Amino acid sequence: MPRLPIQPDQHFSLDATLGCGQVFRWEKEGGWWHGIVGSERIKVRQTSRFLQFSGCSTRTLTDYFQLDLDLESVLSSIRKDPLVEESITRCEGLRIIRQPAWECLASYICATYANIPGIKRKISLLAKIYGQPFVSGQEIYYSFPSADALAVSGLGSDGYACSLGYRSPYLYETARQIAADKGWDDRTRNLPFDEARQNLLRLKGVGPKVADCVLLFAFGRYEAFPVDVWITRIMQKCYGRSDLTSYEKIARVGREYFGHYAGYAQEYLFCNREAIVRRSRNRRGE
DNA sequence: ATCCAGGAGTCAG
DNA sequence: CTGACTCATGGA
Repeated sequence: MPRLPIQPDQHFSLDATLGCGQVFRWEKEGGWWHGIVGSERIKVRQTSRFLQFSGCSTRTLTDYFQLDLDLESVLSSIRKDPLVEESITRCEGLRIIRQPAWECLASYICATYANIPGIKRKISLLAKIYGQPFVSGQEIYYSFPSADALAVSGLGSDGYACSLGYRSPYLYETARQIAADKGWDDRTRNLPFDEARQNLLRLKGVGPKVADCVLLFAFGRYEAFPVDVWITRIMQKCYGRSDLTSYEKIARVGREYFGHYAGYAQEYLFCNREAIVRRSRNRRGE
């Protein structure tokens, strides 16, 4: 089985990276992580200095986990206060994954106002119904459904499939848009940040949160600062910014405060959210 | 049972 | 611009 060395000066934690809720098609079983990315079924485990893996190329794995990114310099740029400091310590080695763009976009449309176990369930169901089956080892897996596949699916008409609820017509509509727009991926990648964001916001089911997640997790725009209920709580109660009420205000302050890699700061804070919020509750005696 | 979840669309002020 | 309401579903 191939293995990939992890440079001693570059922290990487497979558990932190796959377990923090940025991807939805990975499970850990007996020390090994199993995941489906696009139409590859990947198996990975981390030993002290190596990643042992099968199911994809070294290049794919390096790109997916962004192992060439100099994490230490990213972290030194966002180390602004004890709260991020602690989050960086507790989530040591967390890296932002480079997801396939369509898969990321569709996944986060499904993710709106749902919790992580529920999101995983929806996406697995979606793949099983509309994805391409493929064999790996003894088992059958399902690729993430292409935009083309969803564009000719029944998502728009036959009621609410895949228990996507009200997200179903949004996903269908956006799939049709993307299917009809060849090169969407590369074109968006090359746009300036605000323009790329504006373009994403025109898609059905894509608001500021989903747009920022796609910019961050698929297009490597690390200045994107996705704001969810947890980040709102953290900014308001832990950073003492109860004046920040709207999404755009929180996102702007996040970008100004943490800088170019604000998205990385967001991800570390999100990863450490339970500890942060629990402590702030205790201090308040709630 | 009840509340909430990595929200977005729509419409009213 | 902000606020209120609705949307469908499953997890805790």
